[in-house]
Amino acid sequence: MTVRTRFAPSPTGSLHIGGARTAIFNWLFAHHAGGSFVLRIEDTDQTRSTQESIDEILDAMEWLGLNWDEGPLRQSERLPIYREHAEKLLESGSAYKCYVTPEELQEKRKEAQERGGVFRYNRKWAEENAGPDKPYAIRLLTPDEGTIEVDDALRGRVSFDASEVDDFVILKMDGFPTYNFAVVIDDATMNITHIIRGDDHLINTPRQKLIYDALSYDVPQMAHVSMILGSDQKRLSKRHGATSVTEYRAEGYLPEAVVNYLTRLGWSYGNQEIFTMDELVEKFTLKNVGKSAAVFNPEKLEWLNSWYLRNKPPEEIAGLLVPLLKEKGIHAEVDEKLAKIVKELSQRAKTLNDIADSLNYFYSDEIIYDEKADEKFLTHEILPVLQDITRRLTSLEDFTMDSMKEEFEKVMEERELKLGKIAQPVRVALTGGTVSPGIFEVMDILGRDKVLERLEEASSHISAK
RNA sequence: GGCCCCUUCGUCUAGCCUGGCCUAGGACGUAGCCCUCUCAAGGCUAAAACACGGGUUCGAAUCCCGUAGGGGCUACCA
Repeated sequence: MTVRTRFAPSPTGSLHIGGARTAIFNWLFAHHAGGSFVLRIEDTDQTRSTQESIDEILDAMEWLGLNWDEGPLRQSERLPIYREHAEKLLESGSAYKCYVTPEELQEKRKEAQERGGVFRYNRKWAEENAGPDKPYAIRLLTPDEGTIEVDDALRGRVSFDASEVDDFVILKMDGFPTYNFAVVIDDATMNITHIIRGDDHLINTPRQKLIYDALSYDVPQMAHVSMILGSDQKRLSKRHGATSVTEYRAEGYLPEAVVNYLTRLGWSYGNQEIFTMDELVEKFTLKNVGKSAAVFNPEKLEWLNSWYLRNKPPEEIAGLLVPLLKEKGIHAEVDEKLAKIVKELSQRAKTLNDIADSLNYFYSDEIIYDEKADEKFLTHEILPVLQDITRRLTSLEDFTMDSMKEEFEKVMEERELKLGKIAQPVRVALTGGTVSPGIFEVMDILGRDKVLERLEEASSHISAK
């Protein structure tokens, strides 16, 4: 039997970090086994599902590299299938029509709570409101006693008391299936073999098991992965910061970093931290997935992102950067210059945005001196040194890093100055600030004309002080 | 409240199944030092954990039982 996994988000928002990890696990598991990965949209909640959410989720999946082999299937387009199965259960006596309205149930639930008791649906109410044209929901007839056992790949056998499960609705009055019903029908008819999903669904499995049994379908292998928590150990939510894949993309994270981080959150492979997608596919097994909840740690994601930035070919990063720069009004293209810039700046950045934010001086015609830097380094004391350097560079035949270095060394020797003394003022003159790649690299990228122009500008700026 | 799940450094985790190799390993973060033209990167070092209490055993992070804490669910939401 070939492995088939699925990811089944409900389109009520963007792709959440937790959902993304579930998707990644399912994707990896399927690919590891040479099986297929199915995408299904659970849009049976008519009031909360939106097309925008669907688009955003699909977009985020593609960005992460999680391609699907089938789908996206939509539950809202499969209504007849659910109805058909519900009818079948009605015929076999495993389910029955219930005429109690949601409002009445709400009422009874409230009463029970006020009395301090536990609300439990009573089968006898089912027929009470019956009438020829009355709308009805369909409920599953569930056992009153015994235990319902579920085998989980991560947690072993989990058993529930049948008395905890009352006759629940499988088909709503509006003709839509409830979550538990739709999930089972879909997973069964799509021949899903392994269900990897969040811990929050563990409690649903006894209900689902009952449906599988009533329909004589095999129960897939379940694996309930723990949730991702925020720094306060509470379920990760907006107040913990960015929680959607889309936000991380906008902040300049690389998909490989996000995938790597999310996979390592709850899964491990010895002491290894960095994995390529191929390695992940090769090494991912459920056996190495942990059982306890994991706190989302933005610093570690940031570190991983910076690692990928440092190790990815500069040309590729340059390609990702161009659109970002365009938004900032910098019209760069993927050329030798940008590749050189990226090579230097990616060593010092945490995100793509960091790079985009710190290369202005390579493209602008005018540089603005940082006030403090100006005050500290562009001094009358250094003026002769700057002029000396300008003179030497002007007469330099080939403007290479080596030859520039030679000239700097001569100045250092003659004036008995350390490189630091000279490099900082030059850096301020060329970039406007005190932080940049190595000074020779900067000069090399800027090119002869700009370097000389800016050095002269700095000199006259000092003289005018 | 009831039911279910979980519990190793601040965080992600290795080790747990198949007790001794654990003086509990790695990574992020933090601190210090080195390197150094700034900032990074890199190198070295440090502080930092078996939730608690009972068993079982020659021996327990590892097995058993309790307790505590955390999380989840408790819908005609998914």
